[in-house]
Amino acid sequence: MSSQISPHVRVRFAPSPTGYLHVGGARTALYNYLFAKKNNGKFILRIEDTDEARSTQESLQGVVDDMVWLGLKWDEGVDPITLQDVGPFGPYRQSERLSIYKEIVEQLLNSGKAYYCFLTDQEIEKQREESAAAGHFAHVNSPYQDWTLEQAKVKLAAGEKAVVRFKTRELKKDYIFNDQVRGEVKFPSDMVGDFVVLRSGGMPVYNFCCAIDDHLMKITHVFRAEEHLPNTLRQLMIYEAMGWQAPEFGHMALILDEDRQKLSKRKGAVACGQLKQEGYLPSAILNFIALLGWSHPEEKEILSVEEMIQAFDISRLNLSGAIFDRVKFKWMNAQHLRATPNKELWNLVQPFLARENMELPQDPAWQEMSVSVFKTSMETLVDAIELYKPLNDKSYVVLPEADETLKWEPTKAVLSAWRDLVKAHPSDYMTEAEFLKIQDEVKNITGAKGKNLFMPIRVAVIGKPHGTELKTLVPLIKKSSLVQRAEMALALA
RNA sequence: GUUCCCAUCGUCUAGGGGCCUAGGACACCUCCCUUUCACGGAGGAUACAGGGGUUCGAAUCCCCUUGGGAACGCCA
Repeated sequence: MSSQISPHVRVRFAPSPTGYLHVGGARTALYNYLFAKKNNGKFILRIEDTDEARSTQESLQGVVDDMVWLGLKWDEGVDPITLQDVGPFGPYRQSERLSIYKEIVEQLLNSGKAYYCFLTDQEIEKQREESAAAGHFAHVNSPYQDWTLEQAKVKLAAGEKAVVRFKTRELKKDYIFNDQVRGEVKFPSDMVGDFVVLRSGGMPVYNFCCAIDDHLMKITHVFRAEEHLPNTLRQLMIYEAMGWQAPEFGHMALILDEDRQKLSKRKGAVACGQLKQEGYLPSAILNFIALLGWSHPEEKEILSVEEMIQAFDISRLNLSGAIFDRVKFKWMNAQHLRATPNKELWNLVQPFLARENMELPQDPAWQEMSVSVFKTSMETLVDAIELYKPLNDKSYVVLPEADETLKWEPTKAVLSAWRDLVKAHPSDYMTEAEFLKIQDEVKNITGAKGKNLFMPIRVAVIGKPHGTELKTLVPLIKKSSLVQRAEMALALA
């Protein structure tokens, strides 16, 4: 459904700081980001914190940190460190834009397009029950819609609490708009009732702020999740009431959980921060979520952000929801892991190893060699922990799975020959070639070959008969440690 | 209940009337590589929800049915 892209594209991601950033939000941010970059436009981060009860500073910081970690840099919005406004259309936090909203509410009130409503929760509840009893759904029907502003002000002056509702009665028509991803979408005006625009506590409501801000911040395209599709009607009504031109809207299919339901924070949606802890790379997350609802024109699957920007096109967005499949996600992370240069990969792995208090050599050459050895065995950074454990002197133990190998007839001889030859080795570490030579000598001395040769040695190195190739592993372990391990294994054989 | 959205392998998807006895990827199975495990390579099995149209021709266009989802808040 591509149409003319306006020359100065401005898009925004507008999270509410009421929790963590989950993959659904991250994907919305990503698509907006890609669209902005692709079209040389601006990407704005606006904070929708009009829910005073649930919005917190910690959540805001968390969301901002996750965005930074993912590499989704914004051009305008809050500063990632100070959270102060950056950009010419601030404030970017809705809680700081109250005076702007109030002024618009006044305009609506004065022009009779909105009214004060004094209905109590109980009265609204009663209306609901009655319509439910009648077997149908009905919107709030406020008797105050016909009051004059003067009448309402008298009641207000008497200290009564009121919300401001947007008047929809006179808007009897279908609202049609051309959704950038779905094509023409039509909503009957009576799909909504007189919706609240300003809460009794003085805080305006999402659908109102959103429309105002998108207009004032000169947003050209609003790409958001499909759950917002019905909200578009209200926003369209506000644009109309204000005589403003609405931006282009585009509603993207949802990311679903295994039950095919919308991912929800309540049910433990996949949080970006959580994925970070689990050892996923930002590039893999971005790559994977991008492909949940969008595809590369050549069906390429492993993509860098740069490649995504190049290829991004909203006409390739998918219309139906996609399940977040952790298995494929893990595979994709492994692909990104393997594509990461050794030095960089070590830097990524290191914090995970540090958490386990492992004592590993500080030598950069050793570090790079070690990641290159384990690279193909890792799917997530967390996997490095188990992989590196055998390299850590303190954690060598002969595992139960080695029992059978230890019982084999040639094992004892192999272990003892191995120990002696390693002991006789002149330097702290041995090279791959030196290891191969020693292994050969063990073979000659004992006559053991095949698994009778390899498995006992592997047990003497990592405590189990299966695992990483010995010739790449042994050069990573200090001679003294190898000897000590061989002794330990020998004691059990 | 009402309104709206959606519908290709188990999952992510390609597909824009003939190139489709439907292609790729993950997972699964077999084999190869490898004196282990992984990596890698080669094969295999598995899908157009159903029914009506339109058309010489339909996975593709239209309608209905069914199924799934979302929304209907002083949440966003």
